[in-house]
Amino acid sequence: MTAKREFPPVEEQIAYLTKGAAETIRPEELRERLEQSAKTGKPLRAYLGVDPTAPDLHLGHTVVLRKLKHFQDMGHTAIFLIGDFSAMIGDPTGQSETRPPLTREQVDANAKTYLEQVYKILAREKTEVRYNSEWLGKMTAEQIVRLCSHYRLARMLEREDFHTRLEKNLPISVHELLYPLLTAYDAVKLESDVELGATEQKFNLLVHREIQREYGLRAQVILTMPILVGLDGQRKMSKSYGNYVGISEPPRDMFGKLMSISDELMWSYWDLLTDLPPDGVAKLRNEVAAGRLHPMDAKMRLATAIVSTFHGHAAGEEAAAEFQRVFRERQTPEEAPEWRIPRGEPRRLVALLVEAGMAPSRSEAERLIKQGGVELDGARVADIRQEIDCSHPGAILLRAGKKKFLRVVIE
RNA sequence: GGACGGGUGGGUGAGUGGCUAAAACCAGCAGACUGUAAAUCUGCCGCCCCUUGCGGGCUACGGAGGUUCGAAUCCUCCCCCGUCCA
Repeated sequence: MTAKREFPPVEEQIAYLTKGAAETIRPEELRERLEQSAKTGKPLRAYLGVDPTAPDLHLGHTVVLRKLKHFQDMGHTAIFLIGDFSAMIGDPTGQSETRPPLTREQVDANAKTYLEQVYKILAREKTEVRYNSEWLGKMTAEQIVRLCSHYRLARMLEREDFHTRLEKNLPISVHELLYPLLTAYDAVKLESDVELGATEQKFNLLVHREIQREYGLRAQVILTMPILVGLDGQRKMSKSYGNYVGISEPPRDMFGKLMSISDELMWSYWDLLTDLPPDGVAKLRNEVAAGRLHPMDAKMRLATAIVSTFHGHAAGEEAAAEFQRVFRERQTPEEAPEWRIPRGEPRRLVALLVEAGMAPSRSEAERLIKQGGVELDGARVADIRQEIDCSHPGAILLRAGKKKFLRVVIE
């Protein structure tokens, strides 16, 4: 680290920074800013604002985080803005209905766990973390009114989610209109050069630009990233759709989930969730298309790469090997979560499945057995009254469905 | 404030007194086929119990009461959403 900041050539930066991006608004402004920073040695201020609405991040959130990291990689300042205030309003984007505002307590708790997870991608020591309650929480009614005066209702209602809600006679609460304006104030306070966001945030991001101008600032550059499609290959990755991979999930689960995506979807995951450059992805794709590489092997590499990001290289390799053993060679898993039960009377399998969390209810557990989805030490269970002999110490490998294994240990 | 329309299972959405745990579709789950892919096919898909049977019980159609042998369906009050008018 020399005293005066040196940046890679502008062209190289642009290629890297816009890799995988959906849209740059506007490209020439980005170039200007980069050229200027190269001249002055002053890094750009790039920020990403995230509302801590849920305690856990999933892969979908990492797409845009990774982009922020790219700015970091290029020597610019990465600002991670925690929308602890705006989370209490709730972003109306993509919402078909008003969300109940989060409480201060929920937001604080979420914000805390967020950061730890974020640092799996961003370099902790180089990241500037801010909270928007810092300024939004101190705004006076007068300031809010003034802010609102800079935007027109008709413009606000142009956005698709409001528009469709109006058409469908669904409710829109007034406070939802405030969301883009208040977050625009973040951009004003941060005096940012670049703001990142998902494509679905485009409306909000554009409002941010306009408001910056209203406050006499130069409008920031906007870089939008595509929405990551969830495991189902249909809808965006989201916890509420259950089609997500959490970044804190164990390597094995993560790997298994990633292997279950469709071949087609794999390519966008390569683009958005790995650091492999575009030409590298194109090469892989050609190999598969030419039949020189089995799609499944390409997917194995993908899963290994992603697991490695969050759990380290060794864990990635290990998860791959385990997958190979259990599903391709149909061997028993090396290790499965354990469930200990005391010695004693025989236990009903149905009850055990529920207690161990392998099935949500007894009815569900019975169904699972009836449909042939349960195995004990590799033997399919046919009788829903199946009991487990608990008179001697020992261990049984229980399998429920394709993916769930449990080592039942009788003590 | 007034007039009108609407609130059904995870979602969309039928159903206007019994045959309705509630059509259909989607999602989900399991099995078959595979590469734990997609597509396809089959079955399941509120909860609980057992003597496992086309068995029994409980809960469910915004909420609370009521009418009826019987209500998601009729009545009353309340809550919520929207439209139009002011």
